[in-house]
Formats: sequence, C-alpha cells, structure tokens
Amino acid sequence: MTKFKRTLITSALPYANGPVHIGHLAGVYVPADIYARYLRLKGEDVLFIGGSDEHGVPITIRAKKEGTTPQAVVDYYHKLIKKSFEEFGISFDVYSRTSSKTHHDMASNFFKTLYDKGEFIEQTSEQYYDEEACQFLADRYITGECPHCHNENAYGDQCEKCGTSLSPMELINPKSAISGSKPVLRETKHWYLPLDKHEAWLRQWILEEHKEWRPNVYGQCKSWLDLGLLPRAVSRDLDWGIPLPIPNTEGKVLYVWFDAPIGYISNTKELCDANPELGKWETWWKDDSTRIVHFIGKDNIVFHCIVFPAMLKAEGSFVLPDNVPSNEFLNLEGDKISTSRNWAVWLNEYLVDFPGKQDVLRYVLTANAPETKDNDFTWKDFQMRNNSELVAIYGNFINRALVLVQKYFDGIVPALDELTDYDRATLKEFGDVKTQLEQLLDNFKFRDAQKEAMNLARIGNKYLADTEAWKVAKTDMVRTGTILHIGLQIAANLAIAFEPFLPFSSAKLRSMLNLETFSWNDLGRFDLLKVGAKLGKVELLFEKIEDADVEAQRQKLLATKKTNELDVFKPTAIKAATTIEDFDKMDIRVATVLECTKVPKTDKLLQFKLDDGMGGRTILSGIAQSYPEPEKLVGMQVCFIANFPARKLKGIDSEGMILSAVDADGNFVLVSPNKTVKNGVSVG
RNA sequence: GGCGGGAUAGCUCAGGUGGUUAGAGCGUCGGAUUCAUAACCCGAAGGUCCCGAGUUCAACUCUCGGUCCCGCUACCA
Repeated sequence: MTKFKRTLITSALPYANGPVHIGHLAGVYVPADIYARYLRLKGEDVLFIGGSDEHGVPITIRAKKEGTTPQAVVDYYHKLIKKSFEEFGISFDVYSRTSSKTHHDMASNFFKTLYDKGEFIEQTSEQYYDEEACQFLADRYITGECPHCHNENAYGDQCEKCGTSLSPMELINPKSAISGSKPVLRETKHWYLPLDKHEAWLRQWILEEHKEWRPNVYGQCKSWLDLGLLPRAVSRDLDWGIPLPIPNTEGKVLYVWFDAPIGYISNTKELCDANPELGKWETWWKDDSTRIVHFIGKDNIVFHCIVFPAMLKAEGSFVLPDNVPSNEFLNLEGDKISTSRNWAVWLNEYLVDFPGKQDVLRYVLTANAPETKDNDFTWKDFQMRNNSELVAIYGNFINRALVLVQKYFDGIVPALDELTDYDRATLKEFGDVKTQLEQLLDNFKFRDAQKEAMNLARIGNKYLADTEAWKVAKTDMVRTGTILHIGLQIAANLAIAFEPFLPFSSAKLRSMLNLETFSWNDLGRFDLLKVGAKLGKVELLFEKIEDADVEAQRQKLLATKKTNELDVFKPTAIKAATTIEDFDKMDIRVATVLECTKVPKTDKLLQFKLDDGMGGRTILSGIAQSYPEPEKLVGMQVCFIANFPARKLKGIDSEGMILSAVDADGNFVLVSPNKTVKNGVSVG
C-alpha cells in the first residue's frame, strides 16, 4: 500500500446501446465514485476514468433496426449516459468514448505493437456469411432449428428451449437474424491472443500474489485458470469498429472486447493531454508506483483479470491492476434486470420521478449493494431506507441540532464551556469513526462504511436525547451552548463523513453550516465550526417518500411486466388436423358453480361443486393462482367436459375438466356462456 | 456434467484458527420523551446459523454427500 504514489480508478465502460440503470450504478459507478471521492478528500493523487463503449455487433444491429447509423446510435446513448452520470454526481475526471480519435489511435497502436512483437497467432476458419447483408454473422445472429429438441427458434450459441449450447454449424436450416436469408459458409482469417501462453504467470500473479481479491473474483479466476485458457480471437469481420492496422484486412475490425479496455488508457491520455498539470498519461499506466483499480460487474471478471492483463503484459510496458473489486448483480423486485425486457429502473427516468433525490438512490444502492452476492432492489425497501434512515436518523439529527441553535442562539455557533465526562466520551466515540471508516473504505467495504457514517448521526441523536438541551435551556444557557456546540461539530463531521456517499446532501449541509473548507483529515475534530460564526439557512436535508410515490413505481413495473408478456406472446402452432367426428366425442356442457374452495395443501387446485342439471358433480381444476378468491366464482356458469373418466386428485374424485383460456401471461380465465343457459346443456 | 460464489432473525446483510447467552440495521411490540419531518432515545420479543452424515470432549464454523439460487464452462445423447 505504501509503495503507491497515485491511484488510477476505472469503472467498466457502459455499452452505448441503451441508457444506464440502477444495476450499473449499484454494481460499478457508485462504489467507484465513493472510492474516488474518498481518496480525493484525503488529498491523494487520483484519477477516475470512465467512458462509453461504442463498438460491437449489437450497436450495428440496433442501427439497422432503427434505420439509422451506428454512429448516430452511439452519439445518442453516449450523451444520455454521460448526462445521467453527471446528474448522479459520478465524479469522473474524464468521461470519453471509444469512437474518439484518441482511442482509435491508441487501440490501433496497441494492436500493432502486439502484432509486430508476434504476440498473436493467425487462424483461418469457416464462418457463416450473410450474402444479402454482406457480412459475417456472430453466433447469436444466426437462428435455426435446434438439432436436439427441434425448436425452430434456436440461436447460434444456444437453444433457449432445451438449454443446450450450440455452435452455429449444428443448426438445421440456419437463417440470418439480420436479413432472414440463408447464410453461406465462407473462409475468414482472424488474429488470436494465445492466452494459454500467459497461463503460468497469470496463475502466479492472481492465485499467489492476490489472495486478497474478493472471493467471487478470486474464485472465478481460479475456475478459469483451472479449466485451461485458450487462444481468444481479437478481430472480427464487421464494418463498425477500429480497422485492423495491418495491410490487406479490409472489412476487419478489432474485437470490441479487445478495444474496450484500451479505452481506459485512451481516456486517460485524452485527459492528461488536455490538462498537463495532471502529468503524462504514461505515468498513470506505466509507472509501477501507480495503483490501478478496476471497478466492474461480475460479468466482466474474466476480461479484467485475465484477458486485459494478458494484453498489457504482452505489450510489455504497462503495469497490472492491483485490485478488481467486482460486485455481483442487483435484481429488481425479485427479477433479473433486463434491458431488452425493459425490466429496470433507468437513471434518466428516476430523476424525472424523483427530482433532486440522487443521494437517496445512491444511499439505497450502497446500503444494499451486491458486494458478496446478488441482491434485490425493491421500492418498498427504497422508501423504508429513505424514511427511517436518511430522514429519521440523519436528516432529523441535523434538523433538531440546527433548530435548537436557531431557537436559543439565533443561528450563531455558541461557545464551548466546560466538558462533562459524557461530552468527552461522545467526542471520543465519533473520533473513532474515522479509523473505522478508513479501514472499511480501504477494503472496498462500502456498504459497511456507509453504515458507519450513519452511526455518527446515531451518536448525535443519542447525545441530544441524553443531554436534553431544551430542558437545560430553562436554567443554564452556558451549558446549553456547550451541548449545542458539540451538536454542531457532530453535524460538521457528518458533512465530511458522508461526502463520498451522499455528495449532494453534504454540499447542502455544508451550506447550512457555512462550512467552506473541509478535508477527510478534519474528520473527528470538533473545532470545524468557529464560535460566533453565523449558520446558513436551515432546511430539511431529506424529505419523506410517500406510499403513493413508490406505489406508482411498482405499478410502472407491473405494466412493464404485462407488456412484456403480451409482447412475447405468439399463438402456438395449429395442431394436426382433426375431424368433426373427433370433436363430437367430447361432451362439453354448461354448469353453475355451487361451491368453490381451495383444496388444502395444494397451490393450484380449486374444488368446484357444480350444478350440472344432472344431480351435480365435483371437479378439480388447477387454476387457483388465477383466482385467489374462489368463493367469488359461486353462481357463475362454466363449461366442462362431462365424459372424462373420474380421476382421483388429492383423494378427491374429479369428474371432468373445467375449460379455461390460458392468457399470454399464463393466467387462467374461465370460459363461460355470455348469457345464462340451462344447466346441463351441450356446447358444440 | 465440471467449476466458482451464495444459503444465518419477518426483511437486507455481518460473522467466526471449532469452545460459555450467534450479531447489526430496518420492521414488530413495550417504555420514556417532546428540540425534531409521530421523528429521536431506552428496552424486549424473534434464529434446529439450508438438509443429512462424519471427524471431535465440543460444529453454525472443519470433511463428505444432498437440495435450492446466481454465474462461468463442457459434453454425452
């Protein structure tokens, strides 16, 4: 730790084909930002690098679909993403993009160096080519019939129906997902980074020298290394990306995974070139007194811990990352966040619904960060954390301290008189918070660190409750002043402790306290506010969030879910031909529901007692989840098949089958005549 | 199928070279209080630490087997 003179922090480059959502924020940008702010506040030399990842096939597909160009797509999303980050206070020193000139040059040169050094191997293989769209097809853009389950819509890499992973060559009747035409096989040459040659030192470097990496990261790397590394293609046949900087490679670009991490370097260069006082970019990447930390999500572990380091090592002049704190995934209301299914809370939309509440989201995402395992974000939890922690603990403490000073001292910092033992104990306690916080932040334990900061506010609340300034004020204004003086110093400490986590609220609090300069090292001191100083205007630090606000968000998500289910609905294929004679064998009748109850110890079964006009019968039907209040079905007419043999289910004879439509969302809807008819009549 | 991560209070999560009463925050309940956004403060209830077997004087912690969730990866047919 001591050998480093500066820290370079990178955060995964978001892919510019959609906006960023809370999963990105929780997994990567908030923790990276907390860390960057913390180090800056400590006065350390630090750069925080970000940028958009703008190459790759999905962007070209999106462009085609929207009838526009890849450049237009990335321009749009780069702007949107950049703005979201700014609004959330993600304090990048630079946020650039991989379509920049600097990056194209940097990535080209990088490739060229490796090429000239003979670090690649060349291989020719046959791949599917779409003659109509004039391009080679990535595995997932080829569809066809699965050779195992004969699902017609299997992808070139996997059949989603039977779960088998496939190669495009196995598909029966392959079709291009781009043009719909039948692809042909064509020879193509590509360059590969022989990761297998790097295995030995990677093994040593990670498994022996970096045992301190998070268990999920270390374990994942070990898993890869133990499986054995294979050469990995670093070029692609595509017209969108960085052209290979070698002759006779028309139509070939760097594989997006090769160029993207180099973006960290390019963006650093762009920043340093424009701001010479920051030093040369090489200092930040090639000097071994620089500490590099990559913040990423778990899907990126292998690239940042194995592929990118291998690239850097192959190049030869770069330092390797010191740590790669990777988070797990954040789920949303119990379901996996998904861009394509629109199952997400988008940052740009959040700020429309909750203007000015950036810190609330930052707080909740940190409090519930998926540091060791996947976590779930729910709006209910969001509301509770806001109301019972930010408002009730932190905001409330600030408010009561300031209101008391306003009330008894006209908003002027009162003098400190003699300290009681209790005062001293309190001051010592919050002095310890600094050490605690540092230890946690240094080890990337942001969730615990934030909890520790909140603890300071708890100490403040307890101090006020125990000292009861409002009672003392009736008899002893000197003592009251001392109490409130301490209260204010705690408030000033809170502004510092929370700065990395809640920058907007800290700024607001500092202005209320008229606290201009501050640094991390001031934390734990109790002379941050000068006696006689005038406080600023007092306002609430946080507001409550009402039930209706979060309910609206839940409804929004439910609507999304509904839309998704209906969108993906396709009527099933028509069954094999049948005849009227076959249909005639089915005796379908109408009956009225006399009783309907849930069968005990089952999830799905409802027991119907029907008046079928023929003495009545009992039928069980597995539709309970669609009808949570079965008693409401009493009196309604339903259709049923009357001539099935009785079948015992859960010890009850079920005499037939009740007919339901199965809706696109899987819900059952009972089929009923649209006018009351006589019980027992036939349907036909 | 293999590998990695996870499974601990109603919820979200900590934890331990194995050793007397297993922790925090929120929620719930009770008390106290009124400076404060019915907030704060004090206290209590609440857990076969996923299941089974083994090692041990002693396992929530170690070993083996199993189940479930997440991820990576392979392949038989």
